Amino acid sequence: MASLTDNGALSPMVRKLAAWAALSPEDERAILELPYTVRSFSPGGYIVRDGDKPQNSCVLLSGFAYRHKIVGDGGRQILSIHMKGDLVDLHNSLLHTADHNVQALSQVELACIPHEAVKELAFARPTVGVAMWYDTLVDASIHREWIANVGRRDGRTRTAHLLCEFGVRLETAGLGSTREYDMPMTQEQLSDCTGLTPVHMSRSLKALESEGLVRRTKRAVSIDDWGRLAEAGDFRPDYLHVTMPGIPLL
Amino acid sequence: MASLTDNGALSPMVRKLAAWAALSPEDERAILELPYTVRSFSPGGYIVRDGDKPQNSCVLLSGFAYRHKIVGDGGRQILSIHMKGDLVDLHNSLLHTADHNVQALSQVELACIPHEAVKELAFARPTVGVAMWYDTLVDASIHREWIANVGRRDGRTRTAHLLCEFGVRLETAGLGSTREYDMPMTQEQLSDCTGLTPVHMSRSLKALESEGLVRRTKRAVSIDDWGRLAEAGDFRPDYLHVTMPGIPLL
DNA sequence: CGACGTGTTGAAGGAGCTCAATCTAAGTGG
DNA sequence: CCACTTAGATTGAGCTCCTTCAACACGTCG
Repeated sequence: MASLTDNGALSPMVRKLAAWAALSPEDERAILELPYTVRSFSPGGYIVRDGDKPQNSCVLLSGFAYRHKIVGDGGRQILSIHMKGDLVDLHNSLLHTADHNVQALSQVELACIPHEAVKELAFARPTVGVAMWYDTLVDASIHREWIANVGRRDGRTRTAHLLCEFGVRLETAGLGSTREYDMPMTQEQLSDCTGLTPVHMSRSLKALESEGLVRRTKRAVSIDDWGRLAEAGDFRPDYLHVTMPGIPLL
Repeated sequence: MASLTDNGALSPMVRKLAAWAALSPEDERAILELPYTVRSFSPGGYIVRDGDKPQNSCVLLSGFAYRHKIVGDGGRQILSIHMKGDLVDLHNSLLHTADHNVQALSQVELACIPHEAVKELAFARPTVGVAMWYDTLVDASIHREWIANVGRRDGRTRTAHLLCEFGVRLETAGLGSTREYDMPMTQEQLSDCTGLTPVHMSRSLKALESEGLVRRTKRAVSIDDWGRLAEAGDFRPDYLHVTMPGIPLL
């Protein structure tokens, strides 16, 4: 009986993929036996730069990272936030040349796997392949929700939505709960997630706080009444495609 | 020597996937031999509804379709536009339950393939599988550009960007050129792509027209100076991951 | 012909931006 | 331990891009 608590460095990847498909013990072992090298980054360090041609797919082992694009007038748009277990760079490495940047948000540990090895595993073990494919589809689903968030919700709602998403994702990653979590992001970074200015992000957060929807202490967020925050953020978690018993569906 | 001009209904799918990976004649034949049923939709018809559990993956054979979400206050955000050859519904069908709507923009012909058959083919023929995976990654890449577009560009720039994207994609699909194309969308739909109001979309288009960047006659668009429009739209086509000799890289 | 969908135009209001000052907390060096 | 620096957060005031509301124009189709 292979144990899930195998202390291979890639176990966060196993945990993540196991959420998408029923992996056999052999599947899990095959993932853990992938060749990899570990790299670490300090906050702000570039993991991938727009235009790079990366040879590796990366799995986030610890810490947080974000993807972003810089537009013509110098503005930055954050495209997604990544945490432990996320396959950060399947996209870029399979697409040959990166069309956006990936940067460390906190201190980050990364396992880099040659993308040929990822491809081989995907096709040698269809269950693993389906799980990886599924993972990329969930990523795209989150992208779609973000398009709707920045396109059609006002500042306060966008902000609340983002806080809800973080709660659910951190809980599924085992890094917090929908009641309380730590998120090491500045308000400038939050504003770049939502297409707002830092000034307006500050005001939106204060508004949510003064309504009693969130409490903040440093970078920690407490949510006393999930239902009210979800309502304020027009948040329904279905687009995350997680089904955890602990997560209130509104 | 299998011919590419095989008149199987699924040839638009072959054409599309062949752009992403070097398919062998056997690969192409295997795609064309997928089981399918053809369905057609009138403009406005729902192909998939939020919450559905579709059993099929769909390929667009002719016409245009769009994905969209409705947010809490009733606003609509269009997430992507699809044209001949696009694998419209891999996402929804593999994710079990749809998190957005897919609707016909014009008269549409669709080939519906049981998603089990798609999955089997993907793993029986890794080259085809890689092409399909690649296709979903390009889809996600377009989503990321849209996040940046609605999040960090002003109305005029967003609009120009969208017109550029249509030009390139229609040209690669063989439905027009970057000099001139038809796009059967109302200004209300265009505004829902960009997170603007119909009124402001009208003004943005007029502005681009009065600057001589586009000419419009009904739903047809002419672009005399691609470089200037691309500049105005902050458009660089790399995120589309197409490499066609005909497309100016700015 | 009237009705309807679509696009255009004007005027007024507002959500969010810009600019700039102030405040706080956490270093850092002496 | 304190002065100094710096990154981040907050607040205010004025401005602008975009929205809202409403009227009107145009073409199509019953």
